[in-house]
Amino acid sequence: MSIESQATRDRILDAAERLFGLNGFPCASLRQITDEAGVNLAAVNYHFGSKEDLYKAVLIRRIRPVNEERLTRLGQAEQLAGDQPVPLRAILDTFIRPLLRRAANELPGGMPFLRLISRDLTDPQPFMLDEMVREFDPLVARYTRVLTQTLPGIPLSELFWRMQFTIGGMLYAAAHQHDFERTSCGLCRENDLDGCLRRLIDFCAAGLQAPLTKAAMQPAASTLQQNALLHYQ
Amino acid sequence: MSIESQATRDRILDAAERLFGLNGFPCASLRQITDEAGVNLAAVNYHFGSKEDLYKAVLIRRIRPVNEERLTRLGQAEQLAGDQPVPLRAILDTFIRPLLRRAANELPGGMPFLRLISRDLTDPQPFMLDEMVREFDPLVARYTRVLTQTLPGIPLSELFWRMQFTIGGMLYAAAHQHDFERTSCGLCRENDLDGCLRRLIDFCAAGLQAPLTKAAMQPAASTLQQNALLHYQ
DNA sequence: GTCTATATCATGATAGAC
DNA sequence: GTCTATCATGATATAGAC
Repeated sequence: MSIESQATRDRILDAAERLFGLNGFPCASLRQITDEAGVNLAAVNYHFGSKEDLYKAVLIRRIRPVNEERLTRLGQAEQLAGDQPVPLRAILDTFIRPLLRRAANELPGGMPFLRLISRDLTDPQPFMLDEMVREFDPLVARYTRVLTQTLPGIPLSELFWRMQFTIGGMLYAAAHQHDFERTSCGLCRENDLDGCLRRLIDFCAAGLQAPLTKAAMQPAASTLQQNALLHYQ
Repeated sequence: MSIESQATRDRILDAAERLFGLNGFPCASLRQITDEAGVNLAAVNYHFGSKEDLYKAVLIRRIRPVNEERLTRLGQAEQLAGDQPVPLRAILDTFIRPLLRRAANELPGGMPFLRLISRDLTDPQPFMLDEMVREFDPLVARYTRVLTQTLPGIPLSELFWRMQFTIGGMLYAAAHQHDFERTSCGLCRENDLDGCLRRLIDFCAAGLQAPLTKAAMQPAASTLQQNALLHYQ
């Protein structure tokens, strides 16, 4: 592959990352993308084959390094902990920090990538599902193991739910924190990614190790329809 | 408006709710919607004016009752608490339960509505932003007041962040719990909405009242680039 | 109010010259 | 490899008959 060819590919990938993140896969047209990249419309099909394959290439280019960094950091944390369980906040740090570093522009990606990955995880494009499972499978296995060691009192199924809350909170807050100054009526001025990381770890660490309520261990009949306020008094 | 006319409107709204939730606003075509509703393609423009106005009507029809129920329940909780602050778990219950009741088909809406609202809150359609702010403004004011009374030790700006994590976790988990049996490799079999509500309240209550770390009160310089694992030992 | 038919437009993909 | 030109498709919206 020639140097010019690679440069064209990269310009397309960058523009696609921004526009897929901004407008979503269906609304970002190849014309927008090639215009912004300064290349011809036909270049996408020449270099990537189709719009869907371009989307895959955009996502994989960023996700793979993020997940590799997560596993590296997790390995370091395990080494540092020795025979002890890895501290919960350290585990969360290895999981969240690699993503937010990209969003903070320490590494390539930035907010466009964060918006894009947040979008695809909360609302996946069907043709990406298998690829995403492939990318995330090793993570699930490793984090499950280390979390059960750190939180032996929490059943595995509860841990899974709580990790979903963690992921949801992380994606939602990180991708939308730019709007927080507006939506909080000026309350959140210090809305940098450092602050986001620290607050996420505070919040999720507490949530992950929260004591189980009685209902958690012995599920009761449906309570959704009754007014349960008295229960909390 | 005649009875037949109202029936046509409702059939369109129901089909649109399902297909907007399933495929998203841009990918759900008016042809799909009118076919599923069993009405003519032109009926949408006759009754609603445009695709965007149909989308607004679909969302408002469900959101308004949810938010009204939230405020009613919150009022009941305040009355029950008397002079005392409302218990945190009761506050969370009034906020989350009205949404999950719809998802559980106790009231009209069901999972299509939950997928739709989750979609639009995490990835808003630009033309809906103003409408959504109008619908949620009263909620923000009321919940802010009652939360500061219950958690006087947590600064308002921190509370705002933590409510964002709560909302993100709630939307992500509630909208995707149907996939959890698959994504957890069969671990999460009891994935009903009752369980979701209970687990969310466990997790978010702990996160909302988590003690503030030192960094929270006195923000430090950027730590995103340093390896912070030692910090957690 | 409801339908058919159609106007108008934007999209993804491709063929073929250079 | 890169361009222009074009095709086939599917979209929203509307005009006008009944």
